[in-house]
Amino acid sequence: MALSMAEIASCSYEARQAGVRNGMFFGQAKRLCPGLQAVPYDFQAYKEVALVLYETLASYTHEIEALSCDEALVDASSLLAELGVAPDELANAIRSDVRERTGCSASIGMSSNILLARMATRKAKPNGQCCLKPEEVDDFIRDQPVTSLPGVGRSMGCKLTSLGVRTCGELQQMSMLRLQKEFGPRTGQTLFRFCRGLDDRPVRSEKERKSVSAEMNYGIRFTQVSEAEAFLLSLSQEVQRRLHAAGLQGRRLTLKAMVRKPGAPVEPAKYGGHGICDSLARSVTLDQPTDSAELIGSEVLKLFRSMKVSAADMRGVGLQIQLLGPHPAAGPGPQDPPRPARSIRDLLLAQRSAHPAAMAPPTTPVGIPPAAPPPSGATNQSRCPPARAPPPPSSCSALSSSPTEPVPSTSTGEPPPRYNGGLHTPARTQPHLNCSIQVPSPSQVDLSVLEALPAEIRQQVEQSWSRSADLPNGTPLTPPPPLTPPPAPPPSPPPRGTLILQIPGGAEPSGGTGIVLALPDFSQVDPEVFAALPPELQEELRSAYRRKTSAQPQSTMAPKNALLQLRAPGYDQLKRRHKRKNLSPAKKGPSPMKARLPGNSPAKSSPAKLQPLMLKYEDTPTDTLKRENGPSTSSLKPDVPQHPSKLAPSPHPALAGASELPDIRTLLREWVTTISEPMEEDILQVVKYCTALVDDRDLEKLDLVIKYMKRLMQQSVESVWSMAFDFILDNVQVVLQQTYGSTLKIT
DNA sequence: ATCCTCCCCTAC
DNA sequence: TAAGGTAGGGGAGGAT
Repeated sequence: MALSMAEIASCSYEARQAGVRNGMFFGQAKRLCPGLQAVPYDFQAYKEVALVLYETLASYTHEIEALSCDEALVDASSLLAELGVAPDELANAIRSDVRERTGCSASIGMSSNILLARMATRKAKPNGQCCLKPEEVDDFIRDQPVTSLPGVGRSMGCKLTSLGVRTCGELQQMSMLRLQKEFGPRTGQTLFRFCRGLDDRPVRSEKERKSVSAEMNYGIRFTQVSEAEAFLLSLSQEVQRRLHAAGLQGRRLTLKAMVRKPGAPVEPAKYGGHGICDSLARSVTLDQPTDSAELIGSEVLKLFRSMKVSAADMRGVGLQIQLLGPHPAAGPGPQDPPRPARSIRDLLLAQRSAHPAAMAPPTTPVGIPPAAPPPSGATNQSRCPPARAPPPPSSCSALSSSPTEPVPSTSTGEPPPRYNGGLHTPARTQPHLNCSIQVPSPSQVDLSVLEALPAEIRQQVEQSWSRSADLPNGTPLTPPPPLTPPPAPPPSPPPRGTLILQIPGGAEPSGGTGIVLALPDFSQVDPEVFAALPPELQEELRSAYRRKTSAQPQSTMAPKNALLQLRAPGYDQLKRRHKRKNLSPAKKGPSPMKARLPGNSPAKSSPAKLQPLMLKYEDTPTDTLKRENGPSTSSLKPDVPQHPSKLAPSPHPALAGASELPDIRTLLREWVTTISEPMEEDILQVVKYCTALVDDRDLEKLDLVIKYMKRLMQQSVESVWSMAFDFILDNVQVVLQQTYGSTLKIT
């Protein structure tokens, strides 16, 4: 009888085998899979995993584009070149890293471009990796359903079907002209290219958000206009809050409303749902950018009145602000440096605690529908009718571009003949490798969303959570059959590539049984959470990258980092030894660093003991005075900076002559991999270098260097390297603490 | 010829 | 077979 209409946000692979699908109603799914179990949400856990996932990725490179809380794109081109490893080796390393740090498995798809990398991810799931090579593309893509192409959803899928096209191979048979005529110039061209595996979109680590909005299309029932208006005003406040949080202002305001379609039942089948609606929108462009709830509110009311919709028939409303710009006060001025965006880190730290009375959200108890007897009508928007009208015989609509263009064959790693009609042309000369990573959690992001919901709805949501289920796993795409992991040819030339990494199922060890996750009845919360992530993530990444200043004070006190506690012994030992200057006999050969470092003062010929500094602090002209001992004589002490360079324009810190990250990494790699036991002298040089980075305020680089070292050293068979790392980190943290009052969080 | 609105579609 | 919510991209058609 009344089957649960809770939706399944994400289900386990076991449940999928039974025919359960994401988005399915729980009641229906339960019939397919009697053992189906619902798992409650754990947003906090999702957040944590997402943060760790991104931190892990960021320890490799910053060429990351966050797609969502559990999925990211990585342009691994330079990273691979730098590391000199094969794509699969990198993927393996990242996956095990993620697994170790989050307990979640991740899948990675790699190929020459974003499109292919993402398609490869599907093959990689669950818990696998797949590198799609240029020569495999043609055969691979030919049989892919067109719906596997990004941008081809229900509507386009229907239309293509009506055109007799089901697979990419079939789509390849259509001419550019025809496609553009059917779908528009831009979309037509994209389809033309995608079905051949062509894609030249770059991985964009810094994307600016273009709009801020808030809407509610569930539980909206007004009996009077005043209620509707009051709701719009509270929505305005919510938008203001979001604008503030992001440090933005906008000039364009759009009001969107979902209104019950004339013939549709007053109460849809789904309790509180919006049912079949027409959607309307109205917008205005203001003279000045704003983030004021009052101003927004008054404009919204004008728009609302101009729409002339019956309050009683409203089923959903949304407010969107566009044409964004930074909040003036947040300018470069010294006064108010509030950074524009809220970072994930902030979110994570703040957790729910930080959100005091976020807003009086749509306060007005927007009439939550009383227990309404569900009529029957299925609710649905006017969506794609079964089959689109067959395409009108082609007459030509004048579409600009693309006269004739040789139909390129499918993609190879290289930019195939580029279609000219195309607009952009990124022109990439180098091979690329993109990665995409996904974590299982449904969302993690922002619980604050919950707080923004009307109390009543929130309550119901929470209630339903406790009784329904939800999931750990992730997301959106449902993977095709778990294929076998492609062989990983080691030394293959790093092809252009895109890597997609995804962490599937259960973040929790719960593993076992086929578990499914179902969404609670009032699932609206989840989506928001989901959606909230991308931008936030990006903001987080951006800020995290730039100013790693972050170190949170608390982290210092509460080392959640097990490592900190475990390392004590070795660390002290090393330290002690160090003090005595009595290092164990380094049975080391010439240190790589030294060897390749010219600048090194030959002085250090001292054989046994102090090795020449492999790492030298490089001074720039300006501050030569400051460090009189130039190339140094190995000064033992970490040389804690006098105060953070106040004045002197600091030079670029260098380690044994190297200052660029790739060089630093190479240097460190050689050091750790070619020597069995580090020399004190060298360790100190590294500390010195890191200290210099602190002075130079280049915390981003410091973070990367530290994380790189961590991987290198803790991975070494020789435990002394691990101790060396602890020693270095400890010293750096001290300096950071002194300089910034907080430490770097190394996970 | 653009630009701007008002949608629609998709993704996550 | 439906529905959550946020955001970006594109298209059709009118306005400039």
